[in-house]
This record gives sequence, C-alpha cells and structure tokens, in this order.
Amino acid sequence: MSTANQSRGGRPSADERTLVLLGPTASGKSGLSIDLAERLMAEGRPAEIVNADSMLVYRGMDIGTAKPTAAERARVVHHLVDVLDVTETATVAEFQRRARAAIANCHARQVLPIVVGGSALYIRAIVDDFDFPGTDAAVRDRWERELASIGPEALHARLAAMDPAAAAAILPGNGRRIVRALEVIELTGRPYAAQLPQRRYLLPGVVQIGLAIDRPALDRRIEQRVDAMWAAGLVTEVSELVRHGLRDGVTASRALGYRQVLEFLDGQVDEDEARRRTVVGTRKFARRQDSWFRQDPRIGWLAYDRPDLVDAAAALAGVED
RNA sequence: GGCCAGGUAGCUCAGCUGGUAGCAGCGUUCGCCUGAAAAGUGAAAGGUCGCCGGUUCGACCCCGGCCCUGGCCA
Repeated sequence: MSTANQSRGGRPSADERTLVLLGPTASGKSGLSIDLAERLMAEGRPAEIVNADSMLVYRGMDIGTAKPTAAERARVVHHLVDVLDVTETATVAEFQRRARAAIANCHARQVLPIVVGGSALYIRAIVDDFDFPGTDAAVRDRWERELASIGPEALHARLAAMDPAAAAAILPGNGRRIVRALEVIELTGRPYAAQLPQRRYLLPGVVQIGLAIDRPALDRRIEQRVDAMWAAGLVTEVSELVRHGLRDGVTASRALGYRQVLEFLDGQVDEDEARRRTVVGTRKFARRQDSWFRQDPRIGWLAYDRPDLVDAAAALAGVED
C-alpha cells in the first residue's frame, strides 16, 4: 500500500491538492465522497466533488446511473453532473477540459477538489499528462462509413500501409480504434500514438484513493443495485428519456441499464432478460475497471467495508498535517 | 400406464448411417485501450458425451435395461 503521494517537483501546498476517489461501480465511491467532503468541511477545510463519470453528466439519467440525489448534492457541491442532454455525445477530451477547469476553479477558491469516478481513462485524462489530437466529424464519418462497407480487417490493412506502428498496436478486429487512428493521421499528417502515455501527474498534489472490494461482495452489490434500479422505475425513466431523444444519443443510449431497457422496449428481449443482461454487463464492466486500476501503482487502496473508512481516506488525503 | 422427443463445457445447443468431441453462442478468467470508454476489442481455461451392461479391434454415435426432463394419449 503506497500513500500515493508521488507528485514531482516539490511539496505542493495544501491548497493545490487534488484528491481522486476511484473504484469499480457499486463499490461505494459516491457515498464515501460525500461523507468525506462533509467531514473535511466540518474541520474548516472546504471541499467539492468533481464528477469523473461519463454518464452522470446526462440530465434525466438518474436511476440507472445511481446519481447522487438532490439532497446529497445540496450537502456538497458537485461539478459536472447534469451538464448534457442525452442527445449530446460525451467525449474524453471535452471532459478533460471541463474537469480541469472545475479543479482550477476549486483551487482558486482554496477548495479541495475531490475527483470521483470509475472510468480510469477519464481520470487519467484529467490528472495525467494526456493530450488528445483533434477530431473532425466529417472526416470521422467518412472513415466510419468505410468501416461499415469494407470491414475492420480491410481497413486495418489500409492503416498498416500508412502507419505500420499504429497498425501493429491495434488489433485488426477493433474497428473503433482503427477509425480513430485513420482520423488522427488524416487530420494531423502525423502517425497515431496507439499507446497510452506514461503515468505522470500533470496536476500538482494528486492523491489517488481506491476503494478495494472483493469479487463476491462486488457481484452481490451489483445484483442488488440493479434490482433496486428496476424497483425504482428504471424502465419508466428510460421510456421518458426516449421522448427526449435517448435513441439518438450515441453515448447515452449505450449506458449500462439504458441500453438493455431499450432492447426490452424494442421487444428484442423480455424485461427479466433485460435486467439479467444489465447485471452481467455491469459485472463485466467492473472487471474492466479493475484491470485499469490494477496497473496503476500510484493508487492507495482502502477496503470498502472498513469501519473507519472516512478517517482513513482523510488521512490518506494528507489533510491531517 | 402407453407413445414421441430429448439427456454432450456453468447455461443454450452442434456433432456428416461407429475411429482423438465444436476456431459454436452466452457466461468465467486474463489482457489491450488517447475525442462513444457504463464504449470497443483479443486470448485462454473449461467436457468420465445421464447410469449400467452388450456388440465391435474400437462407441457420444449401434443393441438392451434403468434413471431423469418435456410433450402427446390414456
């Protein structure tokens, strides 16, 4: 267990710290973040939450995303929640901009930002030295069409001719990455960096805390959570969102739970099957999250069920000094 | 009780009138991942072919008996 305080270039002042709270879905991040923020505020140390979850940004997607309630959000300021319509496409790059702005805003006001999320890519994009080449809808659309017409393998061959290194790093079946590589090459005239950059913090004073939870417990919680979502009216929520264009949303319509309910509403599966698929999909998602987090040695882990969780998190955050 | 169909990987199934089970789908495990990331992708593990006996050089595949499941008829 490291204390996850590996910022370069000297000791940042307490005012410049950025706390990151991560972990798989249903591990209890949201609850802990609110408890922690309130605890810090009670000690005279202002703190606010910066959401780093790709789906909490959507207005109207509440039940299926386990979004913090209005009451919870009244207790602690949350940034980047409810900022997009379901028809809009969320992107990492845009998120990176907004999140960094929110963090800078906190720092300027002497407030500790607590970045909370389960997407490692989003978190790394915010906190690490990450640069995204641009994008162009028309260019992408053309490659997208090409992919649909000739298939990923043929497109991969085209990529190999232009950028052997990128092609070598991208599997021939992965159409999505192939398209993006071709887009970047066309836009920048330079090869596509098909590998993740080094794990190096860009922001000062970053401390990453992970919630550790064992598989059996996690799977149990996922199942319970999905059942609870159904009981809370997820199907109704999705039906309502369909009226607001959910089906047109590239990102939102793919969200766990929402995609499966849409399949049910389309008559492709019955309701119980949709619920089952949501559980399975969520379980798989959690494994994928794990595989990202496991690789990052900078994360300091805390057992999700330890009784002194808030104290331990506060201590790891280095706010005791 | 009789007739029919079926019992093959954790689940759903495939298996050319007998010769080492299928690159099967889903799940599971592990990996990849730079503008859809709650997305997208690759690999691996996993089976005494219901049980017992028989025929055969050799049986998941043929024969007999038994057990179990579903349907139809009584």
